[in-house]
Amino acid sequence: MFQEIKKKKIQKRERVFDRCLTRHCTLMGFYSLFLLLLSLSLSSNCKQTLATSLSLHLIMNDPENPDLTNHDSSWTQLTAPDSHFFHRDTSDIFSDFVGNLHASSQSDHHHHPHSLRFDTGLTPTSGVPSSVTTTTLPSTPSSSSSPAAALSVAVTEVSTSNDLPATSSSTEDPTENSTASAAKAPETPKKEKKKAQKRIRQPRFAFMTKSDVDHLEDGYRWRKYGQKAVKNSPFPRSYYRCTNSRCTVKKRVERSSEDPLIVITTYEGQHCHQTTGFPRGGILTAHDPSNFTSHHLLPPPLSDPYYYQELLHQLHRDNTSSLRLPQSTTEGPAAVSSINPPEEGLLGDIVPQTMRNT
DNA sequence: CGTCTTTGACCAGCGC
DNA sequence: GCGCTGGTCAAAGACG
Ligand SMILES: [Zn+2]
Repeated sequence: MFQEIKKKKIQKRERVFDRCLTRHCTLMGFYSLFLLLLSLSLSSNCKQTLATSLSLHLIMNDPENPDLTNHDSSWTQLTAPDSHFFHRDTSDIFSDFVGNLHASSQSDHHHHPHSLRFDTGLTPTSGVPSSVTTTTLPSTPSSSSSPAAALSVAVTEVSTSNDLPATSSSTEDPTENSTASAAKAPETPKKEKKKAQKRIRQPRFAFMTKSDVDHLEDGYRWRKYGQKAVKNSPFPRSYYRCTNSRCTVKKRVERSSEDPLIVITTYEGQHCHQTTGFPRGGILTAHDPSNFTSHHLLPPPLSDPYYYQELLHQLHRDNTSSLRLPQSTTEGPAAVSSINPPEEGLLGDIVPQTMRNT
C-alpha cells in the first residue's frame, strides 16, 4: 500500500523530470536533425552528381510489398547491426557539410568528433534507396544535468506502398471513417474496400535520432493512441496521431533494440495545417522557403521546424523527381508517381501545404 | 474541465 | 483455421 503510493510519487516526479528533459533535449535533437537535413538538401541541390555519389540510403520499399506495414522489414534492416548498410565512409565527400555541421554543432555539443557514414550501394529494384546516418559522439553525455539529447540522425524513406491514388484518405481519415461506423455498417463492399485500404498507406518517413528522449518535438501536437511491445526489442513502440481533428498524420516512435539511444520516429501522412509551435511558447515565426537556401549554412533556428520541413521537402523532391524510379513491381512507376506526387510526397506529412508551392 | 496518457481489448493481415 | 503480430480503439485515469 504505502509502497505503491510512494512508487506513484516517484513516477510522478520522474515524469515531470522527463518532461523537462524532453523539452530541453528535443530541441537539441532537432538541432542536429536540422544539421543533417541541411547536408541532405545540399546534396539535393547537386542532384544526380552528388546524390548518386553519396547515394543516400533511402530505403524504398517495393510498392507492392506491404510487408513493411506489418512486419517492418525495413526497420529490421535499419536497426539491425548491418554494418554493410553503412560500410562506405564518404565523409570526405561530405567534408564541406561536415564542416558546417561541425562548426555549428560545436557550439551546442562541445567538441566531439564527427563521423559521417553513407552507404553507396544502390539496389536496382528499389530505385535509389538511401539512408543517411550522422554520428556525433558525446564524450560525457551525463556530465551535465541534462543527458545527451539527439546527437545522431538518420533519415529514411520508409514506405511508399500505396498503390492507389490519393483517395486514400478514406483509410486514415478519422472523420469520415471512424471505426465505430465502419464496424456497425453492413459493410457489403467492405471486403473490397478493405483490400483497397490495406495498401493505402500514406508515405512514411522515418528518422533515426540518437536521443535520450523518445518523443521529439517537431512543432506539431500529438496524441498518443497506442503503445505496443516490439518484437525482439525491450522497448515499446508508441503510436501518435496529430491532434488536429482534420489531420490524419500519424507517427510511431520506438527505440532501436540495438542501440537504446537511437530513437526511430516514423511519420505517416501529411499535415493539412501548420505547426502549432513549440510548446514552450516558441511561436513559429514566418518562414519563407525562398529564404531557406539563402542562409542554409547558418544553424537553423531551433524554434522553426519549417527549416527541417523544407529540408525534407527538398530531399523528397529530389527523390521523386530525379533519383527514384521505382519499378520491379506490377504497379509500375506511374502508380507510384500518382500516389506520391511531389506535392503530396514522402514528406508531405511534415511539409504543410502552404509551403509546397515552390 | 479540457487535454493527454495508459492500457487492455479488438481487428486485420499474414504465415503455417 | 490458428496463432502471431502490427495497428487501432476507447474507457479510465492523470495532469495542469
Ligand atoms: Zn497534423
